[in-house]
Amino acid sequence: MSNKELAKTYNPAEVEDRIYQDWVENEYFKAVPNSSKEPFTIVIPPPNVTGQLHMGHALDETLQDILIRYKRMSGYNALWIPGTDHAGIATQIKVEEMLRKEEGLTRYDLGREKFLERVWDWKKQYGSRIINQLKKLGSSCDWSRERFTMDEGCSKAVKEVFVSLYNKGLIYQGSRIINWCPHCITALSDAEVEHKEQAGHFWHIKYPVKDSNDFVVIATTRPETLFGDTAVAVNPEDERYKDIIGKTLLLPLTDREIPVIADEYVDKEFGTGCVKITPAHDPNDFEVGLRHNLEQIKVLNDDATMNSYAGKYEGLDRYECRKAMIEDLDKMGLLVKIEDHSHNVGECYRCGTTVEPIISKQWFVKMKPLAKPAIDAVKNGDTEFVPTHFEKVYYHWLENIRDWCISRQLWWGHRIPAFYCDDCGEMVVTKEESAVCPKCGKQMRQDPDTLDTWFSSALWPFSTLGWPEETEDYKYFYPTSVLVTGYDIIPFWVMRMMFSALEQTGEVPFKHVFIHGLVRDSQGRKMSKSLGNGIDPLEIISTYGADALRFTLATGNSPGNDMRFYTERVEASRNFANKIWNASRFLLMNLDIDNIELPKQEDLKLEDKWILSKFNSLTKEVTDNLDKFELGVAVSKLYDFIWDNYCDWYIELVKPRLYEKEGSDKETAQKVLSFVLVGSLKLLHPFMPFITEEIFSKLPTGEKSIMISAWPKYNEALNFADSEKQMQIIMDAIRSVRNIRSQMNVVPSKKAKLIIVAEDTSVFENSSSYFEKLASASETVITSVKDGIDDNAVNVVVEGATIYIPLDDLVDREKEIERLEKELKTLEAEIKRVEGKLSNEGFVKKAPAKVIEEEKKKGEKYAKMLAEVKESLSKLK
RNA sequence: GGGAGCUUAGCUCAGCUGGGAGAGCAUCUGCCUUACAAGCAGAGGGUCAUAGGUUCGAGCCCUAUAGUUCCCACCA
Repeated sequence: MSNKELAKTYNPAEVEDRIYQDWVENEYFKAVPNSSKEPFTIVIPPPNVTGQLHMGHALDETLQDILIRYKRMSGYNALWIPGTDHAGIATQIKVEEMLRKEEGLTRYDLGREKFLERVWDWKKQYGSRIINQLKKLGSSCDWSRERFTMDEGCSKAVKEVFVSLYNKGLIYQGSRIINWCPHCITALSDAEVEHKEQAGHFWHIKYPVKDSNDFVVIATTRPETLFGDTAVAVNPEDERYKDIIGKTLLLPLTDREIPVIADEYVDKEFGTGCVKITPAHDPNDFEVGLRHNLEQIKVLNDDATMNSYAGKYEGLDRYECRKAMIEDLDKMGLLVKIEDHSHNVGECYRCGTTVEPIISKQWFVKMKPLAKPAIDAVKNGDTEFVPTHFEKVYYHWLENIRDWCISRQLWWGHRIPAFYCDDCGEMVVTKEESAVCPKCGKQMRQDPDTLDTWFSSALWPFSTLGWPEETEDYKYFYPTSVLVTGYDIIPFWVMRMMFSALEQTGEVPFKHVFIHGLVRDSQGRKMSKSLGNGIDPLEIISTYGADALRFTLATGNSPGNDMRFYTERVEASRNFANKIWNASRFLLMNLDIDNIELPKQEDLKLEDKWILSKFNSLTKEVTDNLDKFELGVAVSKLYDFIWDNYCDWYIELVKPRLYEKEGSDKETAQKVLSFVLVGSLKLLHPFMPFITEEIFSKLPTGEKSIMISAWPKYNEALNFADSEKQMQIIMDAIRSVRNIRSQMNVVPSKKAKLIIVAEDTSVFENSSSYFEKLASASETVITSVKDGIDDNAVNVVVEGATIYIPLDDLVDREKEIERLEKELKTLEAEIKRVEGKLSNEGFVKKAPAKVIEEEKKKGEKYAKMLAEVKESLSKLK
C-alpha cells in the first residue's frame, strides 16, 4: 500500500503501539524548565502498585491527557508527572495473601527485612505493569520523571515534613481512641473507615446494685465490651435514676464493682437511659472517662480476640465471646431482652472487617491549625473546584476534622522517624537514619510503625518536583495547574495535599481541582471485583482502540457526575473514528496538492466560505470549552462538526469540483478540504491522539507530529456570517426537497426537475449543482417569476422561496393535500404564537430589541410561507 | 440527624450567563449514490418529576413535595 492510500476501515491495533513508540523516541512528552514558556503542570494521582488499570483510572488519565495535550499544543510547557503509590495496607495485604497461598508463610515467618524484600519484588513487577497499561491509553506523561511514593526523594520529603511538624508541635504522640482493624492489625484514620448500616441487636442487661435487690438495665450493641466497663452513667436530670447516682454496681460475669455516675452525655430518651461506660473501647466513653477519672480497661487483643479481662472467655473471638456470654447472662437471669436494632458499623475500607474503636498509643497530626489556611485558600479562590459545589464537601470535611492518626502497625511504608532509648525512655525525632540517646549515649531503637500511606501522597505535588530542595523543576513547575481526580478521594487526598502544601511550601498545590465521577456499569452499579461487573479497559482498547475508549469516556459526561459504561457507546465512538478515517481516505484519494494552505479569498465559493466559517467558530467554542473544563461539550461539538458539517455536507457539496479534470475550483476545494481536516484533527487530537496522528502523518502538512503542532486559532478573516446564512437557506431547501421526495416515495435514482421561485434569486445563484448532487435534481431553474409552472407540481415553501417539483405521474393528490394542510396548520399555529407574543404589551416593553426584532422577522417569514401554501392548496383542489 | 447530586425521547445522557427542547443507541421507511452498510437520506417519539412563585418570557432562577443515588455523623 502506498503512503497515501488508507485501508477501508481503521485498524487501531495496527497503529497505536507504533505511534506511541514514535512519540516516546522523539521525546515529545518531555518537559524541561524554560523561562520563555509558561508552564502547565499536572501530577498524576498515583495508581496503587497493587492494582491494574480499571475504568476509573482510564477516565482519570484520559481527562488529564486531554488537558495536557491541549495545553502543549497551545504553546505551554506542559508537564505531566507520572508515578505510583506504595499503598501501605493494600499492598501489604496482597503480598501477605500471596505468601500464605503460595508458600504457607506469614510475614512473621519471614521477618521484617525479608518480608520487605518480597514487597519490593512485588512492587517492581506490578508497578511496571500499571505503567505499561497507562501507556496503552496514550498518556503523554514525561516518563523520565516517573516517581514512586517510597523512592528516595519522596522519602526525604516525608521525613522533612514529619520532623518539621513535630518540631512545631503539630505532630504528637498520644493515647486516644482510634479505629483498629483486627484483620490488617493496624490503626486506621477516620477517613479509612466506611460506615455501613447493619442489622444488629440491642441487648438489655441487668447490672445488680451492690447490697440490694435492685439493678439497673443497660442497653448495648457490643455486649463483649462489658469486661471493660468502669462505670454506668445516667443523665443528672433523669428523675428515674436520681437516687441511684453514686451507688455501686456489680459488673456481671466479673468480680469487679463499678460506680453509677451522672453525665450530660447520656440521652434520657434513648435506650434505657443507662449507659455502660467503656473508656477503652468507645470514643464517647473515653471522654466521659476523662471527665470522671475512670480507669481505661482494654479487653481486646490486636486480632479482636478477648484478653484476660474477659476471664473464662479469654481467647475467644469478639463475636464468639458475645454469643457465649449472652447465653450465660440469660441463664443467670440477667438478660432482659434482645431488641432488633439497625445501626452504623465502621468497616475497614481495605478489607471490610468491622473496625473496633480501641484506645491505643499512636501518632497524630493536629488538624485544627492546618485546616484553617486550607479552608481559606479555597474561600479566597486560590484553588477552585470544578464543579464548584464540591467545595462544600471540602469545607465540611475540614470544618469538622479531628486529629489525623498517621501511625500504622504495618511494615510496608515510611518508617516513623522517631527513636527511643530503651534505658532511659528518651525519645528523639530526627531525619537521620539512626540516633544515639542524647542522655545516656546508647544506640536508640526506631519506632517500628510506619506512616499512613496518604501521608506521603499528601506531599506528592511538590515532592515529585524535588522539594525540599529548591530545584529548578520545583521553582518552575510548582504550583501545579490542575489536579484531576474523583470525588471519592477529596477527603483522603485533595484536602491533605492542600494543607500540606500550604504548610510546607506556603502555596496552594494546584490552581484547579477538576473533579470527575465514577464509571459505573450499564445498570448503574459500581464496578467491582466481587460483583464481577468490571469492564477491562485493556480489552476495550484491543477490540475498539484506545481512541474509541477515550472518546467514550470524554463524551456525554459532565464534570463531577457518574457515568454508565457500556459497549454500545464504545461502538459508536469506534464508528466515529472510522468515519474520520474514511473522510481522510477520500481526501487522500483526491488530493494532488503538496501543501496545506488557505486559498485566496477571491477563489472561495459559497460552500468553502460556509465550512471555513463554521470551522472558525468551532475552533473558538472548543477552545473556550476546554478552558472551562467542559470536555464533554467540546468533544460533542467536534463530533457534530466533523460528521455532519464536514462529511455529510461539505464533502458531498464539493465532490463535483473534485471530479473536474483541473482548474482553480478543484484546487480550492482540495485546499479547503485539507485545511479544515487538518484543523479538525488538531482540535480532536487531545481526545483521539492516535488516529489523528496517523492521518496527520499522511497529509502534506510539512510538520513532524500533530501532538507538537500548533493549536488552531480563531481567525476573524474566516468569519463569513453572510455565507453561513445563505448556505443555511440552501441546505434547508435541499432538506425540504428530500423530505417531499421521501414522502412521495420517489427513489433517489429517479431524478426530477426543480423550479426555485425566489424573491431574491441571488440567494440561490450558482446553487444548481448542490440540488443536482444532493436533492436528485435533473435540472434546476432559478427564477423570480412564477409563470409556466404545471399546476400539478408539488411544491415546498422555504424562507424566501418556493420550490416546485413537477412529479406529475408520481404524485398522489390526496396525500399531497393532506401534507399541505398539515403544513398550513403548523404555520398558522406559529403565526398565532408570534402574534400573541408581539401583542403582549409586557413583551414589547421589556424584552430586548434584538429578541423583538427576531420575532417580527419570524412573523413576516411565516406569513409569506403561509400565503404560498394556501395558493398551492387552492390549485390542487 | 445533617449535606450534596440526580429526575429531560423507549434506553443512556447533553443542554454554557432564562428568549421556540438536542445527541448517541433503539424503532419505522427508502437507498449497495465509485470515502465510509462501522454508511446515506427521511420519519416517528418529550405537559423537561409534581405543586406553587419570580419574570414580558422558566428545562434553566426561588420555595415546597415526592422518588432516587451518594457523602458525612460519637445516640450507647
